[in-house]
Amino acid sequence: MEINSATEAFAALSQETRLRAFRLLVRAGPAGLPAGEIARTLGAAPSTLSTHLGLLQRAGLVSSERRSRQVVYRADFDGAGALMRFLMEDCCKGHKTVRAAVRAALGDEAAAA
Amino acid sequence: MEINSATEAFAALSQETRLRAFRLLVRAGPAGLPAGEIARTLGAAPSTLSTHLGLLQRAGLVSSERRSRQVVYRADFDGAGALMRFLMEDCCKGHKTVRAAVRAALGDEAAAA
DNA sequence: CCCTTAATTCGATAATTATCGAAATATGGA
DNA sequence: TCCATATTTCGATAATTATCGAATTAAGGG
Repeated sequence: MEINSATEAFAALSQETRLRAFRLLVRAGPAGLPAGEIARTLGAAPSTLSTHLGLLQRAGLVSSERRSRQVVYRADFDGAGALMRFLMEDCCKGHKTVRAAVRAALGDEAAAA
Repeated sequence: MEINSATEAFAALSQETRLRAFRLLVRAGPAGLPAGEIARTLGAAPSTLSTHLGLLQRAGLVSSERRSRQVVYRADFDGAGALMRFLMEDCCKGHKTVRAAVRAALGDEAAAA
């Protein structure tokens, strides 16, 4: 991942409504959620959410698929993984504190390694 | 880490000059770098960099200490770790793709676990 | 004390972003 | 075909952000 993709992804997550939308989609898993439901859940206008989801998509963090009349959005875990990896490798690799925090988040089996 | 700290940290890394400054400080390690040298390296006005560094600091990603006439900035690895952890736990935990990407970034000894 | 160096704060301006209603597009059903 | 539903695109406006020069604050040395 190069620096421009990284800033784009960080920008996508730098706004509360968008970060909430992304987390909602992560929790929804592979089934995803239709655009309208996300807008209703977050209490914003459909057009506003559409703009936000478009930005998340261009940043590679979500994908969309039309399903009849609805457009279903899903978290893009490859994209999210690439961003995590960028942060680790380009920013924090080799630094004990960060490695420990990440191992803790991964779970104990990784922490034991 | 709560959502507002997270958006603040993502916003701090969402701008190319700031992301470059942060990476520079990560590479510089615990010795850090004086503000002026960062500005010179990145080719921006001192006042511009000062604004950016202040924002990174408020976001908890760098710290600063006056050393005689210079102000030395350092990457805040606790802050960076907290952000990594937020991404993992609140956004991606339990998703194979992301876990694999992160293990790869941690290194093979963790990947084997 | 004055001078030099280093950095920050201030003030102005340009550029970008967030928001939403209205209009347009897409889909499926009567 | 006409209508209802779901979403996006457009256009306008408000708010935020990026940039930098000028002025200010801080520190050290003569």
